[in-house]
Amino acid sequence: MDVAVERPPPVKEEKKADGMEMRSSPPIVFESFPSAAQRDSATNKDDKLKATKAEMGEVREENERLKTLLSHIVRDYQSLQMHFHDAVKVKQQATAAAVDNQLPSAAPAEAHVPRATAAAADDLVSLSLGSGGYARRKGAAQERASSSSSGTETDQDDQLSLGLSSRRSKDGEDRQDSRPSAAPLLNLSSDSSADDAAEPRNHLPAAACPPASKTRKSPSAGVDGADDEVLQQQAKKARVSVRVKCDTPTMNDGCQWRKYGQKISKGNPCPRAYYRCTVAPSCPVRKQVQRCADDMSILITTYEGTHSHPLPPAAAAMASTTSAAASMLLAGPSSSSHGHHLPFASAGLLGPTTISTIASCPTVTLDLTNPHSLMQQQYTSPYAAAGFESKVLPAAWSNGYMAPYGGGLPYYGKSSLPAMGQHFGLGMATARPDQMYGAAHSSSYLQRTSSGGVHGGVTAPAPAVTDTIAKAITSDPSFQSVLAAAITSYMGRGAGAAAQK
DNA sequence: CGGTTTTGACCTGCGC
DNA sequence: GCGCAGGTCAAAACCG
Repeated sequence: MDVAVERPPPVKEEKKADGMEMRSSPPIVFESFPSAAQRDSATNKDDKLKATKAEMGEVREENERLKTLLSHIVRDYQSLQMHFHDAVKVKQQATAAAVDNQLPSAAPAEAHVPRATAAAADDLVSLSLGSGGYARRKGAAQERASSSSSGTETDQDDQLSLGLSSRRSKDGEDRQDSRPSAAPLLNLSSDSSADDAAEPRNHLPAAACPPASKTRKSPSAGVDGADDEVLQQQAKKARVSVRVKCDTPTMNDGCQWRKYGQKISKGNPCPRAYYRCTVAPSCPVRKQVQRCADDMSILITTYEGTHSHPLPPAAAAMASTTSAAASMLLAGPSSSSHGHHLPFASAGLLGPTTISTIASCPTVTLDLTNPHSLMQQQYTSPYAAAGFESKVLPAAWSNGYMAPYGGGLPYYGKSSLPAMGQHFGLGMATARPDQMYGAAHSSSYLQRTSSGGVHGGVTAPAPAVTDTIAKAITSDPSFQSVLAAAITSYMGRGAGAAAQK
């Protein structure tokens, strides 16, 4: 992710963090005033009061800034939601007319589309870390037959289990309804060639093609086994490629990875590294990491597969992103079997960040490299300054830094990340974000922060929290990535929840 | 010593 | 059928 500092340099932040910790526990008694205690107590109190007030003012300012940011996000979302509903209405009318006029001709179209959407559905389940995807697939026919009548119910199921829904693609109307997370944000174009033209800069040369050896793993599979095999293959096909400006060898996404191969790919002097998730031995998730040939500072990370285990909160953010991105991807093909180029910019959140997909080999590319992203403008820091362990920061994010805002803005903290925990089976479904705090990490960072008033409070945001957020964001590049990830997820899920109403 | 990384070999799909 | 390229395997090397 690009870096454009608009906020105080992060170098100072580290020191500030400690002060902030104290700032958060009113009434504030600063240890840095020992000598003042010896003077006239009234003057001392005045000084302390002034200092405290000044600091409170700063913190309030910070708080206001963040609130403004959030309100912008919500406004954007609402606006997009309205656009989406308009689009849905238009589409529904068009579909109704088409069905009335050309019922027979609709069959071939359906025969064509569901193939993509069936795979897409599995892809979605896969990327959303659900466990019932294959079973669903097997019952896909019945489901399709019944989904129109029980659409609302299944929608709810989707929301509960996945938070992303695009698996019912029986007809145009369903398709529209079933991709709420994507539609508000996307302008769909069915021109795959245009997509291709837009992509090469972004894509790994081979990212769009599923690995050949996927099917050789279970050669002795029977009919059902073969079915599962195909499904697995389909599920694995869905990929989320993330482009991030990053000086480090790999992007820290909170997961544990083991490198199992490296290959020089054609057209890129930089070798592509292959990683396997090692959080669980059986986890099929893999990722490919490669530097962009055009810009070595850009790291392209392609995720593929489904985590078969609970994820650490830090990883949940990225998983949330891939889920959201996958929902974009998978929602697209439901309305067209061609590729899409999905400008994400309309969200107003990630600036020109784009999602690009090719329906035949669904791959989403999240381009988080553009410096004009809102978040990047607001919270950025030089990557070189990221000298400390960054894992804790996404964890902090995932563990409810946004919780204080959850009351006024329900999508934050409540909808996105804790919900991820729900999906991942982390047992966090009922846990408030603040409750998740201490459990995840013993990081001193978190401890400091939690001691600063967040821990007990889902109520009003302690001033220290906003500052902590700001510091966290400005201090760590990977956190910026995760921030973008969470926003992406938030937008996707928010739209999904809204369309579900 | 166990886990991770490196690296050459092998497998598979695809285009010609 | 052949060559190429991408993806994976697995033994050796490396590391803490």
